Amino acid sequence: MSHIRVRFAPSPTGVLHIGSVRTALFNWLFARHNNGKFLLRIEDTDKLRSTEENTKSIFEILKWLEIDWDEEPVIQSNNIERHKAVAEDLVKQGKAYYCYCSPEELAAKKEEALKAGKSYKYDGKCRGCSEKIAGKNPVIRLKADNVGRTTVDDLVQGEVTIENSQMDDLVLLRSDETPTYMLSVVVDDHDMGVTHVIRGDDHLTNTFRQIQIYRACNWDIPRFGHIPLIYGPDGAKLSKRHGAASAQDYKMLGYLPEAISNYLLRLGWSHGDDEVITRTQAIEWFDFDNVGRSPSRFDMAKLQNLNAHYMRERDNKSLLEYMKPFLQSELDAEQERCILAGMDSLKERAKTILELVDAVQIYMGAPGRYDDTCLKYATPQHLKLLDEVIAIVNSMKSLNEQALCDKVKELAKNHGIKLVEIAQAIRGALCGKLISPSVFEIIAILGKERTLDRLRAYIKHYQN
RNA sequence: GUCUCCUUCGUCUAGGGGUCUAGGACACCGCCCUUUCACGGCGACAACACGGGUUCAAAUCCCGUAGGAGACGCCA
Repeated sequence: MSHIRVRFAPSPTGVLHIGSVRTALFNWLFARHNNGKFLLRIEDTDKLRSTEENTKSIFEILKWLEIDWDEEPVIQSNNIERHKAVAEDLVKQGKAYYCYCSPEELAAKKEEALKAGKSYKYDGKCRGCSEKIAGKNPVIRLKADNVGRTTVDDLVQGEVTIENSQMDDLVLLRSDETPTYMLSVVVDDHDMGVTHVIRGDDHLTNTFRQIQIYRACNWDIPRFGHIPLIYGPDGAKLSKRHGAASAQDYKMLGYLPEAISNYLLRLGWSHGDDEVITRTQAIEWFDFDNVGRSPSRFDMAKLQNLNAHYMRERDNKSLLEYMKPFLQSELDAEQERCILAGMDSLKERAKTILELVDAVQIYMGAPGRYDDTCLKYATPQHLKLLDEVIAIVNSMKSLNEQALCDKVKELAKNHGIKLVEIAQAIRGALCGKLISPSVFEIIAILGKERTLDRLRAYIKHYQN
């Protein structure tokens, strides 16, 4: 058993961004690959924006993606007292201090620095305050070590070094005695025994601040891995504006979880020329050597292609179950039978579940309206041909797809026209549009009665 | 502004000094298959950001330049 422990630590202030999902996936794969533990921590210390629903939806979406976690999820807000105690202990040890500077005072200093074209840093005015003054509400700041330099050997980025003079005395505990994010993360990661902190690139510079806290506490510093962010097709941060940014969005758009994981995995990670990768392979192959350092753009077309692949790979029954929540009404037994019978050819025409739902309508009932394109195949000649098709269908004892096809081909030959002329007219009648699987397959599935009804309705509609 | 990171086809990427006239996938275009649309098959187009080094040899190593991103909160 390996001692590796990683964690995914979302804050429930919204739904899970697709970038966070990838972070979760990489953590999970790393844990599973190394036989380590994948832990979950809900960072709900921002009480104003955190909600119960968001927490629930995070659990749900992870389960949906089959990213399972070990041990009970840690709820960060339960640890606030502990965080506070750590901060106060650091003051006692002289590694942190009470700061009585007011926010207004600080803002003024900052503005001044900015005006002078300098970068702002807290000036350490209160560094000497180790006593609490009654009636005042100070913050606790860390006495940052600002000599020398700090190097992090990042799992993804390699060695990253900064001058410690860049560091300023960050706030550990707010004036209302709640811990800041920096403090909470470090304490919780330490308490949870996290050995590898794998998170988004945006935390890379925070890492140096956090290392200062680890050092002040005399705790082991974990390894860090910062994976690049995901951008939209235009290179800007991926957001709702690009159509969809959260895992929920993609779920609702009809993407399969296995397609999303596969896509996300390949975004920023590679294994030679492999594109379609199973979970088992992913666990076997995943490592940080092959995680890219550059940010990548989200490409919907590629996701779609992968989704189409996984849809074709799913068996028809599971696909049917999967699409049920997307349907506007419950299916009766006959509709189910038809869809299942036609699924093989329907699913290879759809890239998403939403498209499949649309394609499946031909088995839900007669067309409610005819697409304008049908007009081309609704001339008096076409309608006459359909009369003959009706005769053919009527004459057959059982509607066998191949036999039907042969007979209609013969009909076309007798009239000296191409099959497409008749097939498209039939398609228009049966489906209300000119795109569908083989019309003979559809007839065979629908059966005589419904086929004749639809053919007659079409003729009647266009006779006027 | 300061600090940090990034830069191979439109996109995701392979590539770790010679096997690179730079490989794959998606997208796009063309052809074949074909009752439509897809699937499938075949093919075409298409990239090492720029400038200097190092070396017999550089997409690969070093240094600059340009462009992009992130961080600089009593948010997480």
